[in-house]
Amino acid sequence: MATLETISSVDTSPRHPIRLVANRTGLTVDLIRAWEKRYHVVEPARSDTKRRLYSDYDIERLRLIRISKQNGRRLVDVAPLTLEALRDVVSEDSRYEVSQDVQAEIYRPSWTSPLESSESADDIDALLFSVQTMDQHRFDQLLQEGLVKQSLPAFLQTVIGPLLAEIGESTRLGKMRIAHEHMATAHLRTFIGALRFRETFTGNEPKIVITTPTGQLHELGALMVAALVSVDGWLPVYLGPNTPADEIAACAMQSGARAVSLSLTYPADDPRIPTELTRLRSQLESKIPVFVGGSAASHHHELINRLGLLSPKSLDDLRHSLNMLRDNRF
Amino acid sequence: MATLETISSVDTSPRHPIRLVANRTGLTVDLIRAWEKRYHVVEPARSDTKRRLYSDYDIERLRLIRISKQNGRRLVDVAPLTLEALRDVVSEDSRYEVSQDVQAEIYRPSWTSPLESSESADDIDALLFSVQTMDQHRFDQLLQEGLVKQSLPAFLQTVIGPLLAEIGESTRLGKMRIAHEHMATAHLRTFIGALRFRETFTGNEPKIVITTPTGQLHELGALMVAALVSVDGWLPVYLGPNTPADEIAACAMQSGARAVSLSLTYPADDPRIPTELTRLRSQLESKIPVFVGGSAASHHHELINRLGLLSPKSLDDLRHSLNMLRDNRF
DNA sequence: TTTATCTGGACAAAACTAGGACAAACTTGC
DNA sequence: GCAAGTTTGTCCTAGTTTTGTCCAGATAAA
Repeated sequence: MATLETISSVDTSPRHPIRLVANRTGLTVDLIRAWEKRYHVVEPARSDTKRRLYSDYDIERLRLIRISKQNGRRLVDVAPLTLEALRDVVSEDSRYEVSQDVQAEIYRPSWTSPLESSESADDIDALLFSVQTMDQHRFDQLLQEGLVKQSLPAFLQTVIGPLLAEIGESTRLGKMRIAHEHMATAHLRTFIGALRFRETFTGNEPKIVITTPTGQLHELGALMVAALVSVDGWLPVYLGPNTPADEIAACAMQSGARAVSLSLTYPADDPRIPTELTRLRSQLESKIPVFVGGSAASHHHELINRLGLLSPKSLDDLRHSLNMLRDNRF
Repeated sequence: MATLETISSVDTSPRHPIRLVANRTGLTVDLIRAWEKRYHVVEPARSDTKRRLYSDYDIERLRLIRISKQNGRRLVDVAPLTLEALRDVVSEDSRYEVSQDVQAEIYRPSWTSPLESSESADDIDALLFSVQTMDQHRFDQLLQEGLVKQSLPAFLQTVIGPLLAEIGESTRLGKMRIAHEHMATAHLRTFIGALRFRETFTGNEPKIVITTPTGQLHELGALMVAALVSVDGWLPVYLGPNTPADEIAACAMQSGARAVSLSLTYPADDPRIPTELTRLRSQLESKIPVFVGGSAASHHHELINRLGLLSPKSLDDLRHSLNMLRDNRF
């Protein structure tokens, strides 16, 4: 991932005058000096005539400190931190920040094996680069091309999954901005959502209800599953994220679904998950299997076994189980 | 960042100022102090100048207590509980509460004039029926057909807008299940999201950043705007919902956008809205206009005027303003 | 010359603290 | 079902700390 490394290493050579720093960080010139005077927030190098000369490193620190202040941190607390420490603080804060359930979409990709499929590494790099440069058109183009190169299931597993992981990680480490992550997520939402319309349906396909339970707001994993199963002759009944157990059960009943698939990603330890899963299982006819996947599924391993839910190891595993079910060999 | 995932051990080292606690928990600063004074809900450590310093443990307790209150518990009852006991209480309650603050997407449609366009009433009825019968295929088919019958802007205004309103209202009144609403929302998300790809872009179009501010989770309004402006020769930079002001500004700068459009729907009185709008305006070059629309925009009428933001009356009004801007007749 | 930056200090605004008042919403007792 | 009490969120005052802005006079750059 050469692209990201080069971007994360920050230049420390002093060259920027204070005015430019003020413009870039959104701070005033006076304030930058006051911070230096009082807390030694940055100690810029000086020209031979005592003008302050800031480095990219300094600017980045000031930018992060400003964000920290907006998050409610006190200047005294964040002033002495290094760039790396600041990034940690900011990403920790922005994760919780606004009320518990409001998050950027990606954090951990769902249903993704961590294999470093070297095959698609270049594609992923190219995609990441287009995100960082905010080149939406290129991003879409690369997605389309990637889909031509390989089958949809392979594409989801070797490109989309790792891409999500990489974007989430980069944002968390401050290598990428939240805005980049948002743009990528929004595009992927549309792209993956549209995938299942590539298939034609007769109306006789077995149906599967796909969603995430209450509290789980990240829908990309579920959406990937919807796209995937439509390839194998299932008709996904996709409900989006955050559906209460009652509603999932009611929907399965009304639509006559043969299976239910849930995706769990974040937060992994939401206290509502056990209750929701239990209720779902009890309200659903017992012949309807419930698949639970996503990165947080392993957190509830014991519960899943106890309730008799199914927890496929991978997307392939899920497909295999569904094929069996469809052909009544379950 | 395993620290956050493995919740079982929560950090008890005091390090967070009260403002940050307020941000993270959604409580007000006053309230946190009042709770401490009256019930010793939390007894934070103090800095050497008597400032309160909270630990992660404290924050988590406060967060859970807030949720308990929303679930109808009395403060006196939950105040003395340990973190573990609180978790039990909350997960117990969530069994009966129908997802407290987590709302279905639709509530009030954004950017929609309330006209009862009798013209499209039949189309809307047919769409509603297909939602209630969970006939996804028919739903998609009707959407496609509707789009053929009239122009995209007209379609959005006379069909999609009223449809959203109707679905939201029906769900609220219990005529329709949450599952139906979820299904419709998820489909519409994909459908509207894909609309802008009907246009071809040269790359020379002026750009407009489209999103919703922090706290606003409903993206359909913003997505409609994105589809709409792409018809008029703008290139939307779509960021999805819930984007912090800093990020919006940074994105506008990086992409060289000529305008920003925000959609406000629910909750209308979120206390973060004034801060976010103010911050956005101050960080953005003043020559870049900010459009604020959606059903909740009128709630912030005064603020919008004071900050010099623009609040188009309708989708047509927005298009008109953007056409002027594009042709430098602003 | 005009504009930008420098230093040091003054001042003002904002945020925090403690204690208390008040009103709305909710409970309890009759 | 109503009155009296209790609970709870918000607001006020006044004193302290923290933080942001401004000024004056000097020096450097354009």
